[in-house]
Amino acid sequence: MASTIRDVAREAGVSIATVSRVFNNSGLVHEDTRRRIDEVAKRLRYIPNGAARTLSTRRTQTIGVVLPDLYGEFFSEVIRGIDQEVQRSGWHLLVSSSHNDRAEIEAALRAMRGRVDGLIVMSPDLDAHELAQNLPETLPVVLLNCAGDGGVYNSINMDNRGGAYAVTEHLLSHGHRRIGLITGPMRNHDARERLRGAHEAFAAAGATAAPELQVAGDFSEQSGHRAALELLELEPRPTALFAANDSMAIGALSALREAGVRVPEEMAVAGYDDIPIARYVSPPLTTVRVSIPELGGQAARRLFEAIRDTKGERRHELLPTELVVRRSCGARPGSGEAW
Amino acid sequence: MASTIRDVAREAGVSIATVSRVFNNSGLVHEDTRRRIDEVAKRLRYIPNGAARTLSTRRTQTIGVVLPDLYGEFFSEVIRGIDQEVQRSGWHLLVSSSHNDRAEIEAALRAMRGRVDGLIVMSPDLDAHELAQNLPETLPVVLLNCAGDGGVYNSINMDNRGGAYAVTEHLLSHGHRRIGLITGPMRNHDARERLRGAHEAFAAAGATAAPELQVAGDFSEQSGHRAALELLELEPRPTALFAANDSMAIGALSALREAGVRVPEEMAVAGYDDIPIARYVSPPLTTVRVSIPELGGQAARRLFEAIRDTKGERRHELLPTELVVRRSCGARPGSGEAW
DNA sequence: GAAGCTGCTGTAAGCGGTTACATCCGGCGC
DNA sequence: GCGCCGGATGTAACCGCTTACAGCAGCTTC
Repeated sequence: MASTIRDVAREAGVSIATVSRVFNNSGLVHEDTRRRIDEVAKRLRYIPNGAARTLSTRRTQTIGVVLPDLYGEFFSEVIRGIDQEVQRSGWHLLVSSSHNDRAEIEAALRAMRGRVDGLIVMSPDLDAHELAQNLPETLPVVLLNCAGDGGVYNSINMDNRGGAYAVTEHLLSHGHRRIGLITGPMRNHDARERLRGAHEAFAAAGATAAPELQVAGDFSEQSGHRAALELLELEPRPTALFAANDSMAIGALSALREAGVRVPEEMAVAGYDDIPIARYVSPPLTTVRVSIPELGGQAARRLFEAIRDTKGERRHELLPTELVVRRSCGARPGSGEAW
Repeated sequence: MASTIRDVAREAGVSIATVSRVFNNSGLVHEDTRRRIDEVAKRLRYIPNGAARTLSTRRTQTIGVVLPDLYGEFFSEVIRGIDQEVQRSGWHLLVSSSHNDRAEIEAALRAMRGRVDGLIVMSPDLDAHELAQNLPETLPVVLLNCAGDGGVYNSINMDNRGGAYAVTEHLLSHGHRRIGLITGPMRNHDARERLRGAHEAFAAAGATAAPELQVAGDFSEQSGHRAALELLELEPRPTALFAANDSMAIGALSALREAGVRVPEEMAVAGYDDIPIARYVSPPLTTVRVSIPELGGQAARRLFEAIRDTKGERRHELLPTELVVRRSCGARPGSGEAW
């Protein structure tokens, strides 16, 4: 059995209150006493018990993250961003992920009770009401990239529409009209928003997106590869492809290469996400930069604010994106990036 | 204030013990009583407090992960692997990452006390002794990818040497002798082991690795790009490049492309990790497959075993790797993978 | 009809801390 | 010499739950 505060107190010949004071730098303790306690504590390898501390202070120094089962890098990157912010404050991160349905999400939410001081939730399936059902009403919450930006909670979203709008507008402004759209899975909120952004750009240019030029993928390289082959069959062929993420765009690039279609001369290609590899494929990929860790980081910062000031008003933020023009779309880049 | 077990008990006209029994499916409770309590609990939105539960049962249903500040995908992927396994058991994950030095790691370890039932630790800087200093001695621990496989703890490592050996042997067996080695940073354990594996393959083939053919990178695409340019300056040029990870290999590929060096005809290239993109670059990259999520998953499974059976003996496991031959190294692949 | 079950429920003692409040004590002002 | 003050420390009541044990009713069983 690990030693407790009582062991230390007994051994040092003081009361547990004094030991507690030493470990919390609170109140006044004589320097000699403090030293003696420190020494005994080290000798007994005393480490305060987190659960006990939490129980009596009602503070955990922990924030919880509840995520669905996410595709690939996203999970990882967002966690990384959150973690970095959390670490900066010396707090901890309780993660609950890979939830496939509402029941699981609900269970995860409930399990957070008494373990966290605030919560970051990403739940495409659950609406604000159901959330409230499963949470202590006073718990600060930030919704991350959720479909309905449920008014009562803080929320942070990526500007999916804005990014997709920018790419599409760019392609349209370079004369492309037959643009193949390789979308993500339609049950996915980001995928829908990106598609919407593309359509809006068409509308703004007084053009329309031909339905047969729209093919659904699942965000994997493989699905991008397949979608590109499918689009190449069309007559007349599209002159550009816009994939809803870089992985699919890269899959498409490999399909085009195999089919002997030159990029960008015969086919412009653009992706979305600006994953690290995007600038190293051939040709380097035009895409939309969106910092997923930053999304997580911002959520964490917002949550800390909300924890500090429980009464503060709820906010809804949109994380801006940036169009990154590289060679794959055939246009000269605006900025000075190596071409 | 959220409601407690007492509120439920009072409202349902029973004692707290009975409420507790209902929430733990333990002991015998009359069906009518159970229903009444369930109903009151739902009405009051009662959710058991985790800290209190932990304090009295000494069980947390949580495993802790302590990681250093990791480069790129690794962090994320390993967490993902762990999380999936943890989720399967309905447990939780307490993550503490981004630790840059020993003091931070130590603090993180201590903070886990009373919050977790077991720990996965990745600490290149800390040896087994220092670990023991900062942990309750009875806490089950699994060391992940740590330099010294410190005998007293369970450990899981990737077979870095084996993988690097296989790649190098493969290149050597195809006649390459001047093989440029783009290594990772030498303070990194994986980087050192991979380099060692390469050297061993040279030795086994009765050859030696020329020192001027060895250039250090930092695992980033950019450093691979730079290293490749450096190696191209040499006279005579190497005929093959082996980068210690895929990111650097891809950086190297882009450098070779820019320099007009054909791959694999003029220069064979191989990487390490088999990141998803590796098969979609041009030409597809020969590499070593190592499943990082699997590394995490295995660590989690091992930890669960150790938690179940505290007395069980410590084990040291090595995660096998697999050579994946694609076009970039010029050899025909052994397996049927599309070429 | 007493003793012994069986099934259900309550009492209370922890779990390991924090903290409001009480206590003790030496020094100080008057 | 006495009351007061303030620093150092101790006492004990929580925090919200689990669980060993006790208690109590209603039935058997002989």
